Amino acid sequence: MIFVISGIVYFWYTATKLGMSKCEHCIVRQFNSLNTLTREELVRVSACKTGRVVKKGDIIFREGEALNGIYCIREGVCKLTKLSENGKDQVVKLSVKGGMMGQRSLVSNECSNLTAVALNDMQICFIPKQEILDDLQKNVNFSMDLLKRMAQDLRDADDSLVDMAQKTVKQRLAETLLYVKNKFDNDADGYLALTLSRDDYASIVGTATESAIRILSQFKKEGIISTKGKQIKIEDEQALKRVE
Amino acid sequence: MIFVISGIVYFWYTATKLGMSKCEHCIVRQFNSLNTLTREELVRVSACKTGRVVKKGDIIFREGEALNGIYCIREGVCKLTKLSENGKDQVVKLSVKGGMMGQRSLVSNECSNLTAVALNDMQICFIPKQEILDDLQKNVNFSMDLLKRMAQDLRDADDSLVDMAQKTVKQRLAETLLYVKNKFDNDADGYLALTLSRDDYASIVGTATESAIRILSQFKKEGIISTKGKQIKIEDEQALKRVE
DNA sequence: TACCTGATATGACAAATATCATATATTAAT
DNA sequence: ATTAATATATGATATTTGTCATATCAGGTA
Repeated sequence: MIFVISGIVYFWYTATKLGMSKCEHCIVRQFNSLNTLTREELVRVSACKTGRVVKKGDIIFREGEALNGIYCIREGVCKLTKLSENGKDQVVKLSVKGGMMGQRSLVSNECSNLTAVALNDMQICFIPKQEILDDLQKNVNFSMDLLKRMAQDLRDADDSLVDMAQKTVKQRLAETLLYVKNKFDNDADGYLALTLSRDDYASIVGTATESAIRILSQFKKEGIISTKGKQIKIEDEQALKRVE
Repeated sequence: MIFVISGIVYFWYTATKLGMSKCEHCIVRQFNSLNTLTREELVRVSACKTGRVVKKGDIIFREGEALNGIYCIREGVCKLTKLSENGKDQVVKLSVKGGMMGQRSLVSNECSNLTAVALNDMQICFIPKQEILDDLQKNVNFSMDLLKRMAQDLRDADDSLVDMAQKTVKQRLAETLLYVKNKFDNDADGYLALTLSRDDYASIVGTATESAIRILSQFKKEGIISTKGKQIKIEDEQALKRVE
């Protein structure tokens, strides 16, 4: 008898982990376009979506792959990268809890131009394209919200481009540290709550791993940051903002 | 009597130049989202739009300025730039005949994040926001088309970012020359049909003017291009593609 | 524990790029 | 046509960044 109960509990636990709980009750949707769906639309979407647990380092989808739907991030963080001709990956964006991925493939019907890799353990939901495309056509709120978010993404992309073109590696790295601080905050010990490898930092900034390490070392010497293994603590935020 | 006719002819000429000819009869709309409007919508839009002649070097709108509508380019080319903190302008995009500007401000209701400067003499039309916003809500084809184009712009932005982060100035300049060749073709003498200043090239590539000039000189020495004043002729396209 | 592997760290050097100075060519204005 | 203003060109040099080599460290595993 005890086993049966255990079995049920385990099933419920797995189901929850796999994102099979209902969209209507999921709080993360308030951060994305799904929030514009009506209750009926949401129930229908919920019925056809699938959940998935992704471990740190796992690839969610690859550049060039056909995405037959969109992903909604329930928990965790991932990086969206693009392979350059020189063989190095460039991080284009970080996607976090509440974020969606694959909207572009949804509207343009093309393969993904980016690869998504989990930076920590994640829970994501997948909504098949045919289910959501219909809503896009019929629910003006939904399409308008998507338009707004894409417009914002384009602004962000412009900003990134200008930074990449006009700022030094040191400035970009300082900005990245501030970005991580603002977006993910500190943990209980004051270290950045999102821990990235030096290699990830280099790939975000668009530089060689050694260069990123060197500059972090310099920041450390100057007392701007301190480190404990991979972890980084910002000691002097103002100094980071002043980096030239 | 002859003067009256002359007056009429002049009026017609001016009206045409100022873009007061009707959208329904304008061929450039087939290159942009306006093509998805119904005949009635188009007639209404046509009635409220205003035309404008812009001279080379003129500013169409500035970063931070409120755009109370969208622009449709009837003729000519302009650059969309963003001012970096270091005081240099970075070209984010070139917009050409048939292109539209200000869609982002349309959907997000924010000020422009870019400045538009004419690279040659232009004719542009301006459609007030309130007129077109309504169509965006009601015509699914229109909003879907806009979504598709924004998705494509985002892809392009990703590509630009990776190039900026991972390629050398020489590679980016070579790519820019190829881009201009493909997008604007050559003139009768074989020179690039779009003539840009060395400063513009530098601002597209994201480098110092001197560096752009130096690399163009090097290309010239190597026989990859030839020049006549500002004008550039690509002599060896394959070599440009091979630049490392 | 000892070992192995991958990440972090640093030095030495080479290559790429920016900056400053100055010269020359081109264009615009008078 | 002459001059002034601007754009193009090039040298000299400093700074930034990448590459390769090597050392050290941390976490996982037998």
